[in-house]
Amino acid sequence: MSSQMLARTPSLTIAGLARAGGVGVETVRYYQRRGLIETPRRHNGAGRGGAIRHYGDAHVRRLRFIRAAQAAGFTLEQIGELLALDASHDRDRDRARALAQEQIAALDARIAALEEARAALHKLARACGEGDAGRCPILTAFDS
Amino acid sequence: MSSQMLARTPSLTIAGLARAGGVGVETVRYYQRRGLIETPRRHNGAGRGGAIRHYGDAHVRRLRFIRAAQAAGFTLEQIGELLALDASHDRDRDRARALAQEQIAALDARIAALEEARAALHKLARACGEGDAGRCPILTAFDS
DNA sequence: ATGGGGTCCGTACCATGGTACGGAGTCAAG
DNA sequence: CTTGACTCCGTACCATGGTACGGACCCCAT
Repeated sequence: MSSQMLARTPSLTIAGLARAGGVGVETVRYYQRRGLIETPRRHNGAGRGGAIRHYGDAHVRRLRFIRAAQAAGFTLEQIGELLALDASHDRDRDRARALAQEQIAALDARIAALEEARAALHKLARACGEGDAGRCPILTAFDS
Repeated sequence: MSSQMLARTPSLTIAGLARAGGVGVETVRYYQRRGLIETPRRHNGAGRGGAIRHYGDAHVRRLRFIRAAQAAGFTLEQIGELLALDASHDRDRDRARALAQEQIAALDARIAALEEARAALHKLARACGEGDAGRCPILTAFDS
């Protein structure tokens, strides 16, 4: 056997997992409560009962996915569904595809709204920064 | 006097204001509680005490501003500051400008993040929708 | 073997942005 | 002058996504 096969998964403690995911320990626990991250069983490997739970690469990947999906605008509930889909090789690809496309449409709408707002703010900043006479009209800044 | 001068402000009831702003009555009240919309004094115009409050164009404009600013990513607290700035002709234009530019930067970051996410989702949707062999790898969808 | 830091777990609390409820008052139409 | 819709106001509740606390336990170094 090569050392590669023996190289077991890093075995992080919860703080390590949290660090790897860029979140706090309490957030990891929260995700566990929500069922987004599995709570690993204590490894009673050799008779001795280890009371502390250990986490590996799979957990890190999962945690990072959660954060990225959140940034993409998914709610934790939707993320739960995505994770379930990923797990089930039931081949519910259609559902996955539908979710993705739904979210793309939502993102497009949000992006458009934000860009509109950005333009309005830009106009406002110019008005308020420049002349001494311009009225810097905050209330009407978003009037198209 | 022209009829234009007599044309008084519409005088909406709270439900009308809410409708004009596309929100619910309870939301208007909530904004009042937060100090974002003024609670008009009852118009005891001619001795008779009107117990019901009336709202005009100014309130509608304010309400619409709040919604638009929210869409631009401002929190209600920030919106409160914007409204205060607008009210004070103390000429705190610099502050207004700074807030706007801060928010523009925040928006740029958010827009960039959302576009990145959008691209990832697009890739995912294609992978999950097409071939029969492609793995439709949800968990790694956001791995750059 | 003892101390200190980390873990475990339940439960409580927080911020944001609302939404709902209930009782009393008001107002216009019939 | 009653009825029914709306208003007023206080207070309570909700969903989301965490964050904090406290007591018990564990584990490793000194």
